[in-house]
Amino acid sequence: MSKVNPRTPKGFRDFLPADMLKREYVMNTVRDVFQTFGFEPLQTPIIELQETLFGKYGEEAENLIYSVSHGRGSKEALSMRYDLTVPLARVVAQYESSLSFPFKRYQMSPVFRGERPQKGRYREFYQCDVDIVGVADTSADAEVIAVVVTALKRLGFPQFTVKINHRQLLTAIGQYSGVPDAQLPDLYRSVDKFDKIGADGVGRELEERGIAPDVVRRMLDLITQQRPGTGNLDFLESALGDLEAARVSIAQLRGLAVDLEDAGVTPDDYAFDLTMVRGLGYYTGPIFETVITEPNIGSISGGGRYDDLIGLFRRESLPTTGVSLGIERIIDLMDVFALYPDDIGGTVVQALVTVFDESTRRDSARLAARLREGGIRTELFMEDKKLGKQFNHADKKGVRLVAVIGPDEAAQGVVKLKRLADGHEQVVALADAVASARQLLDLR
RNA sequence: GUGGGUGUAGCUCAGUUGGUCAGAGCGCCUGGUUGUGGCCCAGGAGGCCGUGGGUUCAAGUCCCAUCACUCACCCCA
Repeated sequence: MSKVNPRTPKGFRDFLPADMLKREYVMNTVRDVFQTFGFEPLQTPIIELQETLFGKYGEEAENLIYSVSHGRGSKEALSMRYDLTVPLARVVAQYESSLSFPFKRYQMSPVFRGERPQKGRYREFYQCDVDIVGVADTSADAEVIAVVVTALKRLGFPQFTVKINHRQLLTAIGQYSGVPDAQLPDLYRSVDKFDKIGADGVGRELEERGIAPDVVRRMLDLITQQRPGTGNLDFLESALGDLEAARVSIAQLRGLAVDLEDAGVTPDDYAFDLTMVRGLGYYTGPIFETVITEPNIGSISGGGRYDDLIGLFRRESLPTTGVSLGIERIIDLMDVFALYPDDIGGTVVQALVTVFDESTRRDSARLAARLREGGIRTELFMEDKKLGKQFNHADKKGVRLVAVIGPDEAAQGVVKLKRLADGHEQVVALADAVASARQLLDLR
């Protein structure tokens, strides 16, 4: 039997303990914020019926959905989930009688896309979604935006902006400018690259796609306004207020601004940006995206209102809005901005209890039990090695406190505690071991 | 799907016009230190030079193919 080269499939990753501690810190912080806003946890299977997923994302995205099979074949065509939104729609339709509406849920789970991986993009990655099902009013949109803003602030992000736009407003602008309906998707796709290629680039690309130059210029004039507050809305209202779609969507965004203020989201945190477009086709109303501009790293959250999606699983749809945190990118940026607290080391272990020799092994084991009882995460050394090796093990792993019980200590009923950071040592009675250890570790 | 880049020790990499080119740093192991980590010193283990073919007296080095990894584009988180 030849040895197998150890590796993961392309685009799939392992997370070693030091990474997991960071990821769990971020996820726990975010989860706590979600619950603070009253969102409930939901878990759905990694595998869905193919029919559940197909026809929801568009033909191109469908090619990226993983199919699943097993040795005996399968009567059912199965796929791995592509996002968490479509499974949510399925759950809502399937369990509506046992859910309370408005239904507010969060889910943090891996999703799978068979794309070619590159920096910050993987085939398995976590999505972190909050959605509100059953509320058509913009107060729901404001709440999911407030969740994002709160989570990012709690994680310590110094500066970010939630860009807000409206799907129908964008359509109205396109139609007003004279873009043929059939080319509206092209319009979205090009405008979406505004940050990257600028107004000139967008204009050039649209003209290459066959849209008349004067149409392009009129459209760009409308979307490139950069007025603070609701200034962009005022401008658009006077420019195309007689269009029904424009009037309605502008009114909604004005309502959203008021709701945001009530939710504690200040105008510093967001901006109405007519150049922001979301890729997915199912959005129907306000759309949002959070960007960090200092290093121009792209978006770290995105979402919007998708009032029709649940209708694909149910006679009548339900108004729904939600947002997804780009947790993988956020985790990368935590390192860039050095936002992790100091006490996230490379290990969960706070104290290592050494074993001097066979004669003291039981004393060490009992000390370890005592420390654990006292709420200290404790490792009992497992091998027969010299003390120096045991200290080395603690140091390399990042354990901050080492306990020694040799024959002398055992005879006197004491333990020697050493803090590795500064080499400080103290000998305490076994009965005081927990209190002293906690003190040396700065635990309360 | 398109276009670049890179494959040499566990890791990061050096290796000149083809000819002592099998190397460095870090890590690992042993000892200096038989009751104490980091720092220092001495020693040691570890490599089919991605794989297959070709050119040559001679290939880590040149050529072809192939696989893997990686970056960017398309698209997206």
